[in-house]
This record gives sequence, C-alpha cells and structure tokens, in this order.
Amino acid sequence: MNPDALRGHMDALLLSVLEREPLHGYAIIEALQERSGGALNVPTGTVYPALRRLERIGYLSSEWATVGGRKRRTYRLTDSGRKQLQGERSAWREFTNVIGSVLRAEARVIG
Amino acid sequence: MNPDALRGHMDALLLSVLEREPLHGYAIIEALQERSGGALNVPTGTVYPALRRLERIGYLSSEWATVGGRKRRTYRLTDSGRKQLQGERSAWREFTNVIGSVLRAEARVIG
DNA sequence: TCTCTATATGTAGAAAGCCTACATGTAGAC
DNA sequence: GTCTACATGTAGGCTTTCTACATATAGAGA
Repeated sequence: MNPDALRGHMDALLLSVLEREPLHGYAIIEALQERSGGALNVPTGTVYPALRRLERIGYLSSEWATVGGRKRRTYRLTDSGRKQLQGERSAWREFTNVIGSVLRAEARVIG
Repeated sequence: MNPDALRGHMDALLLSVLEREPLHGYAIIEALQERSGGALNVPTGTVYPALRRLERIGYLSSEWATVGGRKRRTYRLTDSGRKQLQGERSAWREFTNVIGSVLRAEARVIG
C-alpha cells in the first residue's frame, strides 16, 4: 500500500486501536498489523511521534510501566479522544463516499 | 472535508475525471465539484501543479487551445495514464478495505 | 465607461505529516 | 557470545497540498 495514502488517517487508526483497551506503542503497531491482515506495517518513526502529538492535543494520556524488565509507555483514550474517534469515523465515511463517487463516475454522464 | 485527507488520492481523482474526455484545468475543478456533490473544492494552486506533475510523469499530455478569446490548456489521458488509473482504482479499494477493517474492528476480539 | 463576476492559468512559500535511518537498551533463546 | 524479539525514541528528508498572490479576457449591468 502506498504509504503516503495514510496521511491524515493515522489519527483515526491510532485512536481506533486504543478504543477497546490501553496499549503501548509496540503493541499498537502489532494491533494495526493484525487488524489489517498484515497490510499495515507502520514504522516506529511514524507511530511514536504521532502518539505524542495525540497526547499533546489531549486525545490520549500515557503512563509508564515496567513489564518483564522492559519499560512501556501505555496510552489510553481520554474522553476527548473518544469523542474525536466518533468524528474520525464519520469523517472517514464522508471521505470514502466523496472520493468513491468521483472514482466510480467513470463513463456515467453527470448533470 | 479535511483537505489533508486528499493527500495521495489527488492523482486518482484527476485521472478519473479525465477518463471520459479531455478537459482543461478549470473544467477539471468544476467536474470534481459536480461529481462529489459539491464536497470537493480543490484550489487552483493544487490542481495546476498536480496536472503538470502528471504530465511530467507521462500520465497526461496537454495542448493549448483558444476558446472564446480565452486560452486553455487541455489535458488528455495517455495510454500510460489510463493504465495508471486502473492501478489507482484497485489501490483505492485496497486502501479503503485496510483502513475500514481497522476502524470497524471496535470492540471485536481479534485472534 | 466603469465595475464586477466568471472564466482561465499559474507561481512562491508555508505547513504538515509520514518515512528512512539511526541510536539505545533489556530479555531470552541457542 | 550472539542473535532475535521487545521497546522507545529523535533528526532530517521528502512529498504534496494549501494559502495567497499575480495576471488576463469576456460579458453583464449600472
């Protein structure tokens, strides 16, 4: 998949995988792979800065934990983030409808 | 619609509106508005550079014409561009499937 | 005539976000 | 001792879209 196509949809993906339960960055990357059937391989250089950005905005909160001798920063959806996720979902539906309507127009006559 | 969401999909949109017939830039902008039900208002500063880029790549060819005293640069799909459009369409389907599968996963248990 | 709108193309520079590449460190298997 | 999986992070580059501006003709209407 063209990686640039993700632009502007990363937030929706991250908020979405955190909807069910809090996860740390590495687990988020794995969750994206699983849920996408292996299609999404988002690099760490994309995920970690994005998570920090979402926390700065207020959609996520984080706390450190040590599990099996390894440090994890676990992210959790805030109320604001949960609300935002709803907005992202409806924006996604609108987006696909709009682009889809143009791509499917093909030889159809408009007017 | 969040304008940044268009990133990476502009090419598909432009190639798509040129599939039926050659059009000049201004008409392309109008066609995008019509086909999207008014949702797509792509600024000239986006369209004109993008068209030149697509021509440089080889997906489009262009020629000048004068209609009603006004100069138009009319763009037309090349064979390469027509082929690319097919690729853009299947990439779009894959893209929506992948993102959609993550966004719809919600409370569903994976595994 | 003057003005305003629609038609028509284009550039410069900013903004944003995703990517590549690199840096660092622990745990456990072999 | 080495290699892989786990785990987080930064710096800088790259691409593309956007905003704002510049330019010009045609035609309607006052």
